[in-house]
Amino acid sequence: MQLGELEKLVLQYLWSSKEADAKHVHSRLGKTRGCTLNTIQSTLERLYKKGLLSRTKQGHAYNYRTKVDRNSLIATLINDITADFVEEGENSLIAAFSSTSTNFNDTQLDELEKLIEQQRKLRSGKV
Amino acid sequence: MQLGELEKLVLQYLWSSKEADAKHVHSRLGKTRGCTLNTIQSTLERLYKKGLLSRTKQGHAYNYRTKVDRNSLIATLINDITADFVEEGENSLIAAFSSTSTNFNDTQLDELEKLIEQQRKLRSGKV
DNA sequence: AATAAAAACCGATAGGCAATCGGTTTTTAT
DNA sequence: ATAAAAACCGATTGCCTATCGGTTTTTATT
Repeated sequence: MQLGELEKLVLQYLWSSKEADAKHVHSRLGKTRGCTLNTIQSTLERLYKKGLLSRTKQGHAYNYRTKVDRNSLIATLINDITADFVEEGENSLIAAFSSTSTNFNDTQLDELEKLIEQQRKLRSGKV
Repeated sequence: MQLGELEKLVLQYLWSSKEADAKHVHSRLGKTRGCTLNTIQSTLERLYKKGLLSRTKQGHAYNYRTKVDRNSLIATLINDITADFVEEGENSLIAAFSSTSTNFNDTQLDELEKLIEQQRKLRSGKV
């Protein structure tokens, strides 16, 4: 999946506001960006078609909210972008981690270990 | 950075063969794909302009080789794609790890811990 | 040096997608 | 019934990959 600049902005806005209609999004993003309400509408529509937003009619306007949280989207994007490079059974996160160009600070390393612990628990619970 | 399908194939080929000219790449990829030598040349040129390949004249043909290894490229792509979503000081890998949609098997978790250990050693050595 | 072969180089086209917006239709509220 | 609001439709622009034909440059051969 490919995301444009405006689409990313809209997503970020929706993560922060939980729910909004085109008008709201426009008053927050469109005006500073200098684009019309229509442009915002198209963008919301595109994100909706991509399955990233859900919507319900509220009065006569759609109310949009995100269907995926930020971290899940990041994970999805990473998967998409690296799918062609990783082998079956390989994980691109590990591949990326292995690269020396990625550097972590102590806090982040601690955090990662905690996450690994969580994963282990999840896994043992599943079996 | 955005990579097309053929570009990815070419990169993978070059990772496996270390060095090749357009003719070689074409005989490996172009023929099965049904595209001409020219198409392969353009693709190599594009990758070169993107800084992913280096080249030297060998006789009257260019010899291309990859400038980045696979894991570094994966790391770069991940950074590019997630840059707009992660805060300053945050790391998109950790964000992706946090996502429940990412699942690892035991081997991978072990591998990750080893990598974390390595990182810690690197870091302590640096200071 | 002349020529043929090989490869680079240039330019053009097609296709896909995000961004943009004007105009038309539909919906809703007064 | 009518006006306002919003959705919907369709067109355009711009960017990028993929594709390839044709031209120029380079190299090797005679």
